[in-house]
Amino acid sequence: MTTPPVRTPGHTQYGALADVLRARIVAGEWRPGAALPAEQSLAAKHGVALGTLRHALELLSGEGLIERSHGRGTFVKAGLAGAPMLRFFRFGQADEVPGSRILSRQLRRAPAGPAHALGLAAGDTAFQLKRLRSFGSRPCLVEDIWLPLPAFAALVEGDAADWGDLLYPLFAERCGIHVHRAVDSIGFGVLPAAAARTLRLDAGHPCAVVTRQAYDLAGRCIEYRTTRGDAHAFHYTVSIS
Amino acid sequence: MTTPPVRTPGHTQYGALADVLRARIVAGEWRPGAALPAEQSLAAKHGVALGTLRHALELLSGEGLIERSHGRGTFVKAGLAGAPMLRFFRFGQADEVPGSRILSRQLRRAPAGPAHALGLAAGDTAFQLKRLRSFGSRPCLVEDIWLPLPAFAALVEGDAADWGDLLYPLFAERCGIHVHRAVDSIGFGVLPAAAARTLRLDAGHPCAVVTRQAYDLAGRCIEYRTTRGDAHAFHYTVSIS
DNA sequence: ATTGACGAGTCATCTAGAGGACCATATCAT
DNA sequence: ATGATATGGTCCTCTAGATGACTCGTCAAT
Repeated sequence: MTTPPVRTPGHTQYGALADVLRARIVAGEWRPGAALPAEQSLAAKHGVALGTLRHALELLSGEGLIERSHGRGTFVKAGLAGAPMLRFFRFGQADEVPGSRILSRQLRRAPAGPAHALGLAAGDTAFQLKRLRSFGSRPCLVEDIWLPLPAFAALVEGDAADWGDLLYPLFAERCGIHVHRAVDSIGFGVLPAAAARTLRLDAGHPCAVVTRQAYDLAGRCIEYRTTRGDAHAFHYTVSIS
Repeated sequence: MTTPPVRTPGHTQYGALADVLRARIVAGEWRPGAALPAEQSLAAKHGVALGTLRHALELLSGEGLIERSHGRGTFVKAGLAGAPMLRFFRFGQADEVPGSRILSRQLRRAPAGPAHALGLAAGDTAFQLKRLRSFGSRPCLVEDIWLPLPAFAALVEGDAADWGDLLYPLFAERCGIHVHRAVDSIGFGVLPAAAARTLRLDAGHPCAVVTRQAYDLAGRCIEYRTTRGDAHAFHYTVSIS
């Protein structure tokens, strides 16, 4: 596996090495959470100095693909775990995870938005979830979630009562799908009648609309989600420099 | 200036070196936009190897304090220039800078919000600007801006007609104040009557409220700004991983 | 059962140096 | 004037190695 040292203007050795390693990670050669071989070993295998290999790993670490831990090793980053949707809303409760209830679950033709995002052809069938998130008895957010098939087939049947309050760990366990990155698009609108009833607000009440597209390690979009909540509970902070 | 190599657990040489350089930058030893001495020179002056110095500079670069440019040098980062407020609103025009008109300018006792942010005592006088931003003849955003004195005294008198459409370059030129970082806090509300008239909307119309606190290199808050615009024009995208 | 010392494996820091790539400017020939 | 070529200064890449710091499991002593 020893590569001779190549020097081409504009292309660096550590960049090329990072490309190789990234491809192996994305291909699943090391599972999310698993450890990569030691620096020394990798450097020797690729015939580069330690510093060059470290430079490549720092690149991947900056991309959020791996995590390095002093004294322990280098690990492929595990998927997103938490409930990052609460980054956008303040319902009084600080760090709690809201309860989750599945309102409906069905296979349907995906409308244009989700179909396009998920890379489906027009008219293809996808898996739709409607979900309510509440703090105690107080309903807070309604979610409209579209998932592609057959990747999520394991969730179509069976009891949804034991799914727990977080979806992403469920995706990892049941479907082997790890959410690595998500893009949230924020806007304001008004509540449709059905959502308003669920949230115990008036139809036409102003709401914040968060449209999320989630991606796996390979960059495939594996979730299209629209979340709505009372606009007055919306709050978000951005730092720019 | 040669420092002997110190090795203390938990404290690294490049970290300490970065602290020293950061302090010199914040103290204004090199002006924003100015070049730092060459790597070789800095490394020699501090008695460390080139790699150690580079590590320190990369730290500062990651903090956004300096910018490195291959073949040219290392520069103290110039302040924020553009109109980052349009990151939050879509009024049709893509990359244009909206026109700016100063609606009012006065010295007043700062209310609690701005006073606290700017580090003023209760009842202290500050400089208040009201400003309208428009695309052509279409008013889009109203801004309520609070600036501390005496730093911004140069803007209190004189004609405001030649200020141009961007405030931050003005701050740099007239007051020598460079905006290095800003934190925007986004919320939802309804338009007060005065703002509604200015924007030619109804009082009570839903609006997005962006509260900005801007900071200089030393971390002092030097602006407290509240911007309001039609909620339907609000749009923002966040990427998480 | 708890504690502490040890050691193996890992990533992190630091050194010293050679050479390449990139940028701006000055110089020179056309 | 214009364009090509040198030149000096800068950051960037890469090497090879030594040493330190951190984590965790093992094993002996309490």
